[in-house]
Amino acid sequence: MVGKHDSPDDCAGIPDEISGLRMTRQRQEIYRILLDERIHPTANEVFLRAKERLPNISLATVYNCLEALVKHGVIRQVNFERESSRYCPNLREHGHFHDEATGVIHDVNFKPGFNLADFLDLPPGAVVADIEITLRGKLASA
Amino acid sequence: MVGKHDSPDDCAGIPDEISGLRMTRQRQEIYRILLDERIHPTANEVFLRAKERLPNISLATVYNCLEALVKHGVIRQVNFERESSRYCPNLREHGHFHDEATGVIHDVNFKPGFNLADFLDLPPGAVVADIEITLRGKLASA
DNA sequence: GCGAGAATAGGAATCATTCTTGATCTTCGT
DNA sequence: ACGAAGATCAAGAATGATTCCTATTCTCGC
Repeated sequence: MVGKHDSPDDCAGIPDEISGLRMTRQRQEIYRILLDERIHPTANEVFLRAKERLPNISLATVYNCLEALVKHGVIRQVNFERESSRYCPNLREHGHFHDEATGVIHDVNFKPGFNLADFLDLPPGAVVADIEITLRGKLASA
Repeated sequence: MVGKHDSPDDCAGIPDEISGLRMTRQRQEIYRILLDERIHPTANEVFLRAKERLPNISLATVYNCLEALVKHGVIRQVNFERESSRYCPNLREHGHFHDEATGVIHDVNFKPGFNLADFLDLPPGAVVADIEITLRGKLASA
């Protein structure tokens, strides 16, 4: 019923495999959506968008695909408070600024040479695998 | 049925009011639990613990009390990934290190004089109201 | 002591996410 | 090309944390 793994031009530029993950049609579309709209969408937002091109896709599949992409390091999962998870194709080490007025989430890059661990009193022996920095606030209209 | 706001020695040292929040018996007990066990418990863990002294307390009340305490700035709510929220009476600006091996959460203080915003490329006009820093990793046994 | 509004207990409802199941597709050996 | 084994998918049920609802109980000011 569903033509998976179609001709390459269905998802221009996205290869058939990324970091060992077979990129099925659904995974390609979902990844493309994340690359297109850098708005840190939720699974449900991705789902709605994906249905435009894959009318039969299910929400469960969107979750499966997002999980697979996260697990293979192709995208990142980002959480704010206990809201729905959001997804982000930016693999650079970066934080997020959450504008409380508009709800928009901005990527925040670190200034070059900055190593957070240098400024923290970590427990002795701590080996840090992952860092998450989230800022909340407002954008004063300049 | 429930003796709220009992004689002060029920919750030694915890006043009848904190930052404008009336400290009912339930709120006192819950706050005391957080002060006692600095293990960043979840609402359910607080609930189980609270039942020891308030057998009739309900989980909804625990959520209500925690929310009230958070809203009045008496405690902080801390989220890891999409796990249950955890609660923390440490009001100092600090981050958290989540030991993946044991699940234990350690408070992480910033070294003096450190101002995170100095090292970030914030979007222009950003006024930061709150910062959240979470580290995940393991504790190498020294 | 009385009334208004706050707080509580208990259970139902919600919402994101995960799980289950049967169907479909891919891969790979032959 | 053919078929089996395993991966992926769609659909809906199940889960689990949290919130909401409602009736009852408290607290506080008068």
